Amino acid sequence: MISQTEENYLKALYNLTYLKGEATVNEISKRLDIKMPTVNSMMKKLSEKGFVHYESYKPLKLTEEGKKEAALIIRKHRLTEMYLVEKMGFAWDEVHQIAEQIEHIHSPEFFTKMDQLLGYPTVDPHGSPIPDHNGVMRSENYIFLDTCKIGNVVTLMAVQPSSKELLQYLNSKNLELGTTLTIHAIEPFDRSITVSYDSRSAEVLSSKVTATLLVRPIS
Amino acid sequence: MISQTEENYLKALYNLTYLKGEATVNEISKRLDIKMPTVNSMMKKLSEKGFVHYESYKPLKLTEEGKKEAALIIRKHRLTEMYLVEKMGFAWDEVHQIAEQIEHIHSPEFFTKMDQLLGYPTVDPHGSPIPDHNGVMRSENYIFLDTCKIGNVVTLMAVQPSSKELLQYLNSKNLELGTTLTIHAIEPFDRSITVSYDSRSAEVLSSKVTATLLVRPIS
DNA sequence: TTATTTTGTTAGTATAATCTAACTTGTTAG
DNA sequence: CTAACAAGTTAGATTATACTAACAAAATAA
Ligand SMILES: [Mn+2]
Ligand SMILES: [Mn+2]
Ligand SMILES: [Mn+2]
Ligand SMILES: [Mn+2]
Repeated sequence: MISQTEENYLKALYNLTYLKGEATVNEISKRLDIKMPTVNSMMKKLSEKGFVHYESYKPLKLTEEGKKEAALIIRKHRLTEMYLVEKMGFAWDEVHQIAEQIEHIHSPEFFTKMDQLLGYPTVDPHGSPIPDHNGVMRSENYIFLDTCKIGNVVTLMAVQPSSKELLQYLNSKNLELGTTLTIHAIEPFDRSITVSYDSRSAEVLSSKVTATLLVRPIS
Repeated sequence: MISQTEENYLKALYNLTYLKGEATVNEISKRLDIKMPTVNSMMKKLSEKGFVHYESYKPLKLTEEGKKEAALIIRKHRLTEMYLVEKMGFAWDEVHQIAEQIEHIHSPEFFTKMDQLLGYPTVDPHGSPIPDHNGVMRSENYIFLDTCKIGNVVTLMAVQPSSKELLQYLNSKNLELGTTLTIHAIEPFDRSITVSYDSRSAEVLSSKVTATLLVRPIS
């Protein structure tokens, strides 16, 4: 049996290692706001259980089993977020904390039912992919908005990371997934960009924002 | 803050005290399958927190605060069961274990939304009343089927207690809430009764079953 | 009413998950 | 290349929740 606490560590490690393939005790410590010695002993325990490759003073990695386990928790998290938005009428900035709890519910039937009712969605309300029931996560080749050039026309596909504050900021700008943006200017000093979309002709987005927006270039 | 574990003790105590007003360490121990010394120390802790009246060797009672706290957990449990049946398509015998977990989710918005979507229901799928948001539970004056007389015509209003096995037995007999039953015979030897309902003319129900069925006499 | 059984309590132990303090190892800035 | 700093580890303490063994009180039977 795997505890709620252990599940949260696995998920943190999965997310931290998603790009680089490894993570450190210190990073998990900061992510979960738990002191390093606690993280250290938990990593040893998860290593005992076969979910983590642990060697003293070396970076941490998930085993294949650990990856699958973590992906299945993330699956439950993202299915829940999608269900809350699509079926219960929550806004995309209201669902993360609830999903953070419901992801730990032990009931395959419950999540299977959600999946069915949603019509087997592949992304969550923030555009992140939902792993399949084997823990396999499809990766799309979207690019961050801050890597685009003047004149590019792009569609907003995902927000990552999607903090509540960022999502509320996007709400205030009427920027949602699927919106098509045209890039008119890039300020060299602070890398802020000027875009147009819908009926908005000249919105300025800071690099703090553009570094979180994943887009797909059109043509 | 009140832990998931503490919530389960409060709920057990509430249900055990519902009729008699008090319960014993031994009863809680059996109900939760937790040894008596553990229950004993938890009762002292809950007493410290103001939820339980504890005195050595005396029966246990909930304080007013404890009653309200417990009723609000039961509210979450029953709202969840109703939601699972009405909005997600689960059967009445599939929802208890899931609700047992979801009742511990901390999110007023989540349960408020459920309540809204359900249209503010007053009973759960097994006919038990759903406490209001102040923890007040309306009590209906239904009677158990095993107290009825020959010739009585009654409507099935609730099943209590509603074990999975019992619910499945009722499914197999096509007996559901709202069904109207006519009592034709009562066997003095084992108190089993013969009833008719819908197109079934002579179904025999044992006293084990009739002792769990709450009915409202017609006329 | 005494003896037996059941119930309740105390004491001591165990495991999970957290912390702080102190020490070790690794990394980085002069 | 060393000195300082950052990161990782070990040791020991703490809290929550459980257990068993032993004892005390209450209820029940003889
Ligand atoms: Mn989320
Ligand atoms: Mn979580
Ligand atoms: Mn239930
Ligand atoms: Mn529960």
